[in-house]
Amino acid sequence: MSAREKIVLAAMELFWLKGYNSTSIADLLSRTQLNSGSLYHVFPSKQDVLIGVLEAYRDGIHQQLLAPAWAGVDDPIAKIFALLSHYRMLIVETDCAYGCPVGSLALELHEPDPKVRELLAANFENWTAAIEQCLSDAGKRLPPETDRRALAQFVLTAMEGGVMQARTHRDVSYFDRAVTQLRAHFDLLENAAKVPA
Amino acid sequence: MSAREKIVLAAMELFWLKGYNSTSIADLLSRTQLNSGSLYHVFPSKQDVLIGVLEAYRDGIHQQLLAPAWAGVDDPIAKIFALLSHYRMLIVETDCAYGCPVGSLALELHEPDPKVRELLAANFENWTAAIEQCLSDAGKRLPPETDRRALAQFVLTAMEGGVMQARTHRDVSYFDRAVTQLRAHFDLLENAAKVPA
DNA sequence: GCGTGTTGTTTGAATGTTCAATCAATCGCC
DNA sequence: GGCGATTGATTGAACATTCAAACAACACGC
Repeated sequence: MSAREKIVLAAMELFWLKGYNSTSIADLLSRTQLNSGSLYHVFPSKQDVLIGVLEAYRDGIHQQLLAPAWAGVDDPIAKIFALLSHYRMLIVETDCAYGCPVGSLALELHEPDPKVRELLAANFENWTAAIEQCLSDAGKRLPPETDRRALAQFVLTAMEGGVMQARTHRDVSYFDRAVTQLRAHFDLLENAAKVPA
Repeated sequence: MSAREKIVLAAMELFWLKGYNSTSIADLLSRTQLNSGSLYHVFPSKQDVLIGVLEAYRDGIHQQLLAPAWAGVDDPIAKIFALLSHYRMLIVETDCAYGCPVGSLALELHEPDPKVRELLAANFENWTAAIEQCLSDAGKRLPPETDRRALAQFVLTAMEGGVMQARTHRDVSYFDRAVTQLRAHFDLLENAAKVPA
């Protein structure tokens, strides 16, 4: 494994655990067993490590996130809730300390470099694009006038908001209630599609 | 104005603008024109400043947030969307750099002191309690089986998720779409209440 | 009115630590 | 022998926090 890969892997974990600002270069060095010079040979600055991490998330969304979450799930709407239930698993596994790695960074970085902000946005964009594809695949099960892009973004909204509250209260039921509400919304939409006005 | 008030006021603004970790004691001192000894006389540590800020948000939610947002609005469901439109104003006023002060802190602080986490949770609790009251006041306009607590939390979810995306994309339309989706959900609920199954 | 003690507040330089980043020297491979 | 990669001690700035000293306001006895 290259030094670059080592650093990105370690940084993914540490930024997620402690946040960007609270992760020191020294943390990365001790985790990777590298020396500072090696790190700075690969990444000119700490921010470039962050960029590497965000690129890795962006490029790995299908393999690292969606594929595991969607294993054995075919139904497009079921896929949406399978993804949410994948996040639920992450929340439970971390004793409700889970934070979405992208969402947390998006709120922690208050004056992000344009490049960083673009990558945060690209990550959100990829996520919602995947959901939007599911909604397209759902075809006529949703009312024809449904704004599928807006609805996909709403799924992300519910996930991020649910994760934030579950984490703050250290109680997964806050996430569950967000999913239940979203489910109710989808049920109402599917019903409306069956019985057109 | 007491030193304590000065510090809390300055910290509210700086934590909101730059985040907790990126706000230094020196920042607070230069903003308040105090000396470090005075600050540490009032607050034993930086974290105690944070606690003071969170208490101020908790105690000021009605006067500082809800009263302005709800001026001239009586209808309980309209109040919910008036509050969201108040946030929209904040987003626009800050050129889409707005972050919910509580939500941002909730995601920035990765291993918060129990006291801090309790206060973050209390802030969310107060916010949703206010929405839940609106939902109760809406009475039979919502289906009788509606879980009003869960729905109130969902409103917070939509707000936080919408703010996060609007900020990340620097585009208020992401917030607008979240609100539109929530509105659609409420419309479906109100319709379902009119024509019971 | 006047000294004296008391209590709470303010001053700001100093402390020790942590941090991101540097760089001259060295290594190891082709 | 040349060149990219690696070493790790070092730098200087930024950081939260401390503290002895100074100050202000008031109370008390005389």
